[in-house]
Amino acid sequence: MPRKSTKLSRPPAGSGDHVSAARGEMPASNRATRALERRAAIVEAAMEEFIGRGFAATRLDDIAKRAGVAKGTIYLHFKDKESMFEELVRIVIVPVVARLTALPPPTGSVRDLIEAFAGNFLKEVIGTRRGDLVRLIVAEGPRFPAVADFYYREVVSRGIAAMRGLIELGIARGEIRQKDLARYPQILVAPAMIAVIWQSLFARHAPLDAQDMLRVHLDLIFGERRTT
Amino acid sequence: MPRKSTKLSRPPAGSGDHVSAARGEMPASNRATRALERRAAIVEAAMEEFIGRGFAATRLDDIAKRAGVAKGTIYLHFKDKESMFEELVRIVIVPVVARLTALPPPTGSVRDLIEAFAGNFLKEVIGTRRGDLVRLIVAEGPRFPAVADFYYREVVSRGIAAMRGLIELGIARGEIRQKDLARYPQILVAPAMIAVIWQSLFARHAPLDAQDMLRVHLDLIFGERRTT
DNA sequence: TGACCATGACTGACTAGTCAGTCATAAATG
DNA sequence: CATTTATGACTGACTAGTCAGTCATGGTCA
Repeated sequence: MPRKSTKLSRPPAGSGDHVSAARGEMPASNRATRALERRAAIVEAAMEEFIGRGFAATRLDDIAKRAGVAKGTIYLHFKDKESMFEELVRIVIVPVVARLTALPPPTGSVRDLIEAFAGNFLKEVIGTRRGDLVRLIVAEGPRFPAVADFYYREVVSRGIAAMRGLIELGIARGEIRQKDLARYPQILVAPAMIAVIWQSLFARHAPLDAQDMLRVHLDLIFGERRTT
Repeated sequence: MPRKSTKLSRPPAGSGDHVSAARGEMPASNRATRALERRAAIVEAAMEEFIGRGFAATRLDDIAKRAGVAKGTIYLHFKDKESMFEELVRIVIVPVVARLTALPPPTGSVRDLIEAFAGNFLKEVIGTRRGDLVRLIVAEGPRFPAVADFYYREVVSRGIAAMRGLIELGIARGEIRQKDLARYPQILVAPAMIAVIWQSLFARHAPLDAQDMLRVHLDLIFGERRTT
């Protein structure tokens, strides 16, 4: 069979990756700025469409329309649909990782650290467009090894490592009993991930109080807290 | 003429649906039997293709080819691509739910019960084709409200209810300390779900010993076990 | 039993439509 | 005005769904 698109080629070297700064209106500006604005608009629109319909079912015409741009313009910024998708994931994920990685200085207890982390995650990801992106990655990952690899490398493995560090610290300080937990940091983050997926799929059936759930989960790991 | 049935086309004789599909061999059989075999072959093939490429990217020609059947034959069994997908989910999910629901008689401790449950889940779902189906539902759910509804109704809400029952029993018997856990049975199943997704996405990067992880998680909830 | 149809399951070439990607042309810019 | 950037009509590849025709199957009858 002439199976042609099985390629999934590498990103074309030449594409920049900043996601513009000024997301507002203001028609007037110099060329470079306007180009950046357009690029940002395309990224925004593509994100929306890909999340809403998945990769294969998304039409570039729709992205163009939503971005207020002609279809040809998209090809001034991205090589093709596939690499647009892959870049999109990078563009959106990278800043989030950066922000979540910027841990608050390790002042309080390990529980406080993790709680701060969970708070950020709650605010930045769960129930947001970015949460939907995570679902999208889960959905399309197998068909986009490049995306799955990137996500594993940049997000998952780092996240797991960071969590393992915190768990070991917690064990060392006596805050965490279960020593085996350090072997499976996945257990620590599992409810957060489930919350992301739940909100994305079942929010309409049965909304989930993610914040409260995460608190209960931390109580499970650290022991109940006397007060709030 | 395509079959007339409204929503659910049923196999002529209402028997169970085995997924055997002896491909190509054994021409002998009566008509009805062969039809059933073909239907099963189509379901099997469709499952494989949908899991591998997602709904939108799957070609009916490929399903037909894999099933060893002409494209037109598919339309003798299913109304169209969409309802084929929706039926597929039902066909595959229902027997699994049935089997998992058939709990072993409540003999031992709550921990034993849950461990048995987890063992089943491990064997029946994690790392299997059915696990991939779960990922597929997560992927396509938002675009198939009928599928998401069905899955929530038949699998999620039941599962949550069952787990809540077990947790409350565990609390009543003093096996589980954390009373709040009953409010979020999701916490109990989260690692299992994560394991499903992990195996589906990251097995090649970092295989996960799901069984061991679940054990550690149960230790967290029930307290460490003295021996195996 | 063996010959002979009637049935309908099955086929696959075909239609009508979709959509990624192109490129000649137009607009904006400096 | 020369050059860069944007446009959207267009093309070619691809695919869901159709349907006229085929022929194995199972029933009927001498």
